Formats: sequence, structure tokens, C-alpha cells
Amino acid sequence: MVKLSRKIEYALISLKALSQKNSGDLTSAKEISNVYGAPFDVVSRVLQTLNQAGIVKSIQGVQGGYHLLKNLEDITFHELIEVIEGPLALVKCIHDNDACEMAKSCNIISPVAILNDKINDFYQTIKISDLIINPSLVKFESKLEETSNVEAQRI
Amino acid sequence: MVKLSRKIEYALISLKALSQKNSGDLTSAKEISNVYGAPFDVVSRVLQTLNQAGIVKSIQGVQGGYHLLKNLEDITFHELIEVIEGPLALVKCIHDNDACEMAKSCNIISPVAILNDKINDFYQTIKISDLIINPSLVKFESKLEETSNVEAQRI
DNA sequence: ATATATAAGACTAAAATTGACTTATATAAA
DNA sequence: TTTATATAAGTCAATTTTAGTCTTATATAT
Repeated sequence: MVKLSRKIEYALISLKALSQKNSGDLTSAKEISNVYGAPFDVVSRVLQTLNQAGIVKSIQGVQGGYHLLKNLEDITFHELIEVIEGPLALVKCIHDNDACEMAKSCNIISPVAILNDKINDFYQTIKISDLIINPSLVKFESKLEETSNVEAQRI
Repeated sequence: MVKLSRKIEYALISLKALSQKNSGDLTSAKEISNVYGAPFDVVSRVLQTLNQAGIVKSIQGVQGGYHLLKNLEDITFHELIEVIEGPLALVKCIHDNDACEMAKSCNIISPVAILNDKINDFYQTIKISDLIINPSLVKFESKLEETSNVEAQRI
């Protein structure tokens, strides 16, 4: 139901690694692969995707590598998910009406579509810096208190 | 990253179907399977799971079937997910430290664990009645406005 | 008795994810 | 200008997860 894919994990790990370098310094896919024990090809591909999305910048050739282009505070978790995995879809029929044979008898499409939107909204409130930079954990905690416990308190 | 499994879909469809019956009436797995074009075995298994969890009650034998035991307002989306799929785990290492070889070099465990908790909280604010009963869609919309748009408004 | 229903285990098929292999291109440095 | 090292990207294979099927057992109204 909700599980980080390896790609998202590697993206978070990579972004954190880049964020810990001095500005101007480059980090290669190989370095990340070695330090964190993650498969080179997959890390490399994720970084390429982040480059295409303008989140990091790649420098080719010897001594090349990647550096951050965007501020981690300005990237939402929602944006990262969409960049890596495409539009969030709780059920296939959200972006492709023909994707489900049950469509014409389905009794739950519209509430599920609304839930889909709201999960998107929720993920837009989470910044990558919340997921990566330890000193802001307290801030992250308290922000989420505000946003998600309205009903939970009744239980 | 976020996708309803077929089991969750069939659970929602079944719960909605049960909720539309007069109280006292039973609905068989076969009926749900036929009406919604869902595979009998899978629907049947999901209903068995819901029975074990005390969400529905099964009556065996000829003329048997299922009826709701709990009020849909009293079941959270979080509870349904846990009943059908077990504890929500963004990453395997949340419930099993040995599940990941990268664990000792991982630089993102603790923020991801916090996010995991907060997604749980968020899903606890969603009631199954929100996902099933159409007349309350408006209420569902406005409730979620309160809970998830605090940051989104800035964007 | 019999037909119809749930209960549950074991197995197979399909789909999605993950990772490996390969080739091409860019570029700093010897 | 050659070489080593880096990104870029396509294809394929292995693995894991999900979904669905088959089979047998048990309960019960008629």
C-alpha cells in the first residue's frame, strides 16, 4: 500500500550525500554507490533522472559528478515521487480509464479519486529537507502534529 | 509508492456492498464477485480476513453470507490497511532491522521512520465511511482541507 | 441427502521492481 | 592525442511481489 521504492531511497540517500558536500564540490555516482553499498547502475540512473528534472546538475567527464541545483527546502516529497515514479495513482484507472475491466460496475471510483488528491496534498506539505536534514526533525514533528492529528485525537 | 492493492479495493467494494443492504440481510462472496466482476476466491479470502478482524460477521451454510459488524464510521483507513496487509512499513527495516544490508551505512533511517509514523497518523484520520459513502464526500473534502493544506497554500 | 455457503492451504501465473550488461559520449589530465 | 574516468542511456535478466486458481474440508438450510 505504501512503500518506498529503492529508487526513492537511493534518491534520498544521494540528495543527502550531495547536501553534505561543500558547495562547488562534486559527488560521483560511484562514490555514493561505494559509501552506501547501493548498486551503481541504479544510483546512476536515479541521478540522471534528478538531473533531467533540474534537481541536481551533472558534470560529465573525468572529475565529473553531481551537485545540488535546488535547495532541499524547495523540493516537496510529492515532486520527488513524481519525478522518479511519475504521477501518483492509487488505482490505475485514475490516469487511464481503460485500465480496469471492473470500471463500469465499480462502486468506489470517486471517493478513491478524492483520496488520491488528498494524499497528493499531504505529500506536498513534506519537504525533502524534512526527510534528510536531521537538525530539523523537531520542526518536522511539530509541523506534522498540526497537519494530521485533527481526527486522531478522538480515538 | 502509493497504490491500492487489489485486496484493499475488493475490501472497499465489499464493505460498500454490505453497507447498502438492509440490516439483517446477508451478502455472499459469490454475489459480490458476480456484481462487480471480481475474482471469487480473492473476494472470499478478503471477506474471511475482515471476519477474523471483527469488521464483518460470517454466517456459514446455505443462505449464508456476510454482514457488517462494525459501523463504517468506526473503522479507519489505517485499520483496514493493517488488517489486510499488516503493519504499514515504508521500508522493510522499520519492522525488521536485519532486512537491509545497507543498514549500517544508511543515512536516512530516522527521518523515514518519522515519516512512516506520520503517514500512519494521516491514515488514521480517514474513516472507511469517507471512502465509501457518497453523501459525505463534501464533509470528507472539507475535513481534509483542514488537515493537509497548511504548507501547500504557500506553493 | 443435497445443494450452497464459508474456511483455508497449496500452487501457478502475471506483473512490477530491481539490478546487470552493454555501448556511446564527454572531458580532464598525462 | 591518447587514456582513464565520468555521465547517458538502451536492453535484458533475475528477483520479488501481487494476483488469481485449484483443491479439499466444514457448516447448515432445505
